[in-house]
Amino acid sequence: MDALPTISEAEWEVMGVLWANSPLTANEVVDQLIGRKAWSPKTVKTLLNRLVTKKALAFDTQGNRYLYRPAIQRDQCVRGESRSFLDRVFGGAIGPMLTHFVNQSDLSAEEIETLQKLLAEKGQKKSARKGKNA
Amino acid sequence: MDALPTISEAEWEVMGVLWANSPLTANEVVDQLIGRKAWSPKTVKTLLNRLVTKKALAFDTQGNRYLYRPAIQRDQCVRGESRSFLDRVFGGAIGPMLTHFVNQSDLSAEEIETLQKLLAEKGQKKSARKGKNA
DNA sequence: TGATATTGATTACGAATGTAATATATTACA
DNA sequence: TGTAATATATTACATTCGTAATCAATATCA
Repeated sequence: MDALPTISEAEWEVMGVLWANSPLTANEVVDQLIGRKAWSPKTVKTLLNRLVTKKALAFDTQGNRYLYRPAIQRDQCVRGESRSFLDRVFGGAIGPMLTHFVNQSDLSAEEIETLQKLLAEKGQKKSARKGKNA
Repeated sequence: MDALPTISEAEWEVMGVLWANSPLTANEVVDQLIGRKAWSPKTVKTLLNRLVTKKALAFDTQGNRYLYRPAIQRDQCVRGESRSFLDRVFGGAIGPMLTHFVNQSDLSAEEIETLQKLLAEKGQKKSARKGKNA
C-alpha cells in the first residue's frame, strides 16, 4: 500500500515543476528552474534521471528527446511527507502541530477565515456522527 | 542567525528523548528508546556522538559516564524543520498547508475548538493593527 | 555524408545517514 | 593490583544526496 518512492529535497523541486505543468522536455524543466535554483542543467538532468529510476517520473519519447511527466500524484507525496514530518517533529500529534503553525505564522485575514470555515464544517460533521470517525 | 545544526530523522528520535527528560546517561537514553526503535545500543551511542559533534547535545562528565543534555532548544528545531517542510512541500504557502492538514486529519472536538479560538484571536489582532504584521 | 550539436546514460565524488563493530580508556571487583 | 566490565572514541561500510562531468547515441546542418 505504501510504494511511494522517497523524494529528496532537490527532487521535490523538479517534481514541483512537472506537477505544475507537464509533459515537459528536460530543457523546459531546466528553464522553469532558472532563477529559483542555481543548478547546472546537468544537475537537473541527473535529478530527472533519478526520478525516472525511482518511478516518480515517466516519459514518452519524442524523437531523441523525452517528454517527462509525473508518475505519482502530488497529493500522495504530500500526504507521505506530511506524515513523516508530523511523526518526526511532533510525534504524530496533529493538534499541537496545527497550533504551532497557527501561532508562528502570519496568516492573512482571508486565510484565517478559510480555516475557520473549514474547522466549523469539521466540527459539524463531528457532532453529527459521533464516534464514527473515518 | 541560522546556526542550527541539521538533525536527521534518527537523530530527532534521540533528541526527543533528551528534550523530554534530561540529563540522561547514554544507557538511559537507550532504555528510553527500547520498544520505539529496534536499535543496537551501539547505534544510539553513535547518534549521541554525532549530536555532540553537531553541538546539538552537550554533556557533563560524571565519573567515566556522560550526562547528556540538549544544547539547542526544541522549539528552534521545530521552527527550522517546519520551515523546511513548508517550503519543500507547500512552496512556503502556509494557508494551503494548514488547509491540507485540517482536511486530512481527524481532529477531536477539543482540538477543533482550540484551533478555532486561536484563529479567532489571530483574527482579532489582525484587524486591530492593520498592516502591522510582525 | 560528414562534422557538430544535443540528448540521454553512465560515471564521479564528497558529505550525510543508518547501522554497527572494534579499539581504547577507565572503573570496579576480586 | 590485575583483570573483567563498561563507557566513550574511532573506524567501517553501504546508501542516498547534491552537484556535476564525461561518454555514447542520435539528429541536424552544411
